[in-house]
Parts: sequence; C-alpha cells; structure tokens
Amino acid sequence: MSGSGGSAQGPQTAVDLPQMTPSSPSSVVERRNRSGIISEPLSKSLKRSRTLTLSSANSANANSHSSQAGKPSVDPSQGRPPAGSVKLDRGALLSGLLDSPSGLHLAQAAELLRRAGMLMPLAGTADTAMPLGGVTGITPSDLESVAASAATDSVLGSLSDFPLLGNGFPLHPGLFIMTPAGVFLADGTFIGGGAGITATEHHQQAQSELSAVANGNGKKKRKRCGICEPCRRRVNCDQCSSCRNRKTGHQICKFRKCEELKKKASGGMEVMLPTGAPFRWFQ
DNA sequence: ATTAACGTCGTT
DNA sequence: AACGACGTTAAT
Repeated sequence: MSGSGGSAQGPQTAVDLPQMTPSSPSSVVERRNRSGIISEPLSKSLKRSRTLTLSSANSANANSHSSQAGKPSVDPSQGRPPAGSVKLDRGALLSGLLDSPSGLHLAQAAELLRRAGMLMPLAGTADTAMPLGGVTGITPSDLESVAASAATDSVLGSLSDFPLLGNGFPLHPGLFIMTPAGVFLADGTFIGGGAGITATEHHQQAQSELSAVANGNGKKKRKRCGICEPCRRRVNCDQCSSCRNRKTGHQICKFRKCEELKKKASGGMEVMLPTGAPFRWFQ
C-alpha cells in the first residue's frame, strides 16, 4: 500500500514528527496502514504536534521536533536535540544513555524499567507535569510517541504493558532478559515490553525467531528493537529519501529506522533464551 | 498475493 | 559515506 496510502482509520493523533514543511490545512486526515504506521505529509501532524506540545508540554517536545523551525532538513540525527533548556537536557541525557555506543541491551532494560517507574528520572524532581497513567520519568520523546499512539494503540507507557506492576513489580533479584520480543525473567516468564504488541504476539514472534534460527544459517534478517525512539515513531515522514523512494528503495522512513539496525550487524555475544529466541548482548 | 522493510551492492 | 536500486525475507 505504498507507504503513503494507508487507509484512513481511527481518531489517532499523530504527534510524532520531526518538523518539516510549514503547516497545511486543518483537516486532519490520517492514513495508517495495517501495522498502524501513519503515513502522512508531515505538515499535518506537525501542526497538531505544535499545538499539542505548546499547550500542554510546553517546549518539552523540542527534543525531536523543535529548533530549525519549519526547515525541512532531513536529518535522521535530529532526534538529538541541541543543548537547550533543562528539560531538553534531561531528555537528551536519557536519550544519550539509551543510545550508548556500546549498544548494550542494558539500555533497553533500563528504558523499560524506567517507563515502568522503576528508575528515578535522572534529574529527580520538579517534573510532575506529565502523569501519564501514573508512569513517571517520561521523557519528552516518550511523550511524543506515547501521545501519538495514545488514542488507539496505547503502545507504551500504559500499565497494561507491565501486568505485574499493579501489585508491585516483582523486583526479581535474578535476570531480566531482553529480547526483541520483550522482557523475560530468567525462568522464561514473560514480563512485557516490546514494540507495541501483545503478549500473544510476543510469543509468536519468539516462536518464529526460534524456527528461523533453527533452520537458518544464523543469517536472519534482523528486526527492529521496537523501543528506540525511531522504532516508537509511528509516522512516515513522507519526505525523506526513503519515503520518497519507497517504491524502488524498499527502505523504511529514515526517521523510523531502528537505531539498532543502523549499527553494523556484527556477531556479538548471543544467548539462547528459554523461549528459544536469541538475545544479543552486544551489537 | 501484497506489503513492509533488511541486506547488499553499485554509483556518486 | 551516503544514496539508490534490487533481491529477498517476513508478515498479513
């Protein structure tokens, strides 16, 4: 369905865009494909994003929007904010943490735990502005994508993503095992996480990975991590080269290209999980 | 069958 | 190195 041709669905509010072209009409027609990916001219969602962020989260979203106001520069690296406000710095800090060059999946664990409220926000206080379902320590960029998916997907930031959280998250002294399919305890118990999919889907994913590894030569197509900022993005910009050349390029929007996949695929230490899914310690 | 997108390779 | 095209894999 040509990235740009999703069917109009749901009242979803896309708030997930790098700024690009300046404005456009007020009609908010969002096109989403089967996977829930919104592909629309940036201008629309941009506009919404503006109003939304300005009114509620003030400049928080400067994290991945902002600055260069309206300039359609297509620079994937723009997720990294320029030094700015305190809030910005915090977002940058977290973001930087997660993008650690080491590529340790520890970062992924930290991210999930952080969302679950297990980790204190780095700056620690003064930031109760966003009570997203009781989950604190949300970064501007989190808000960005959460807001984007809040209406229908509710991908992240929802307590339902952490089923055990309600009764006190089991601070398992043992292992949290991160996989593209989600987070597991060492005994194989599925905890949650992953890229906006259900536990069932997590399981299926793990299964398919298992079979792929079993009959494959290990040279399996890598999958998006699902938790990095680009992965959480739900809109195609429709303006980057990948979007423009989708027909021939077969590439995902640059703004949605998984940080993990951007890194060179190199062996690293891989461990087989109880589910059969491989887990890489290093990239 | 269709669609999305990763991997690779040639070109700039 | 970045980009574009193509083959291919995986999901629906």
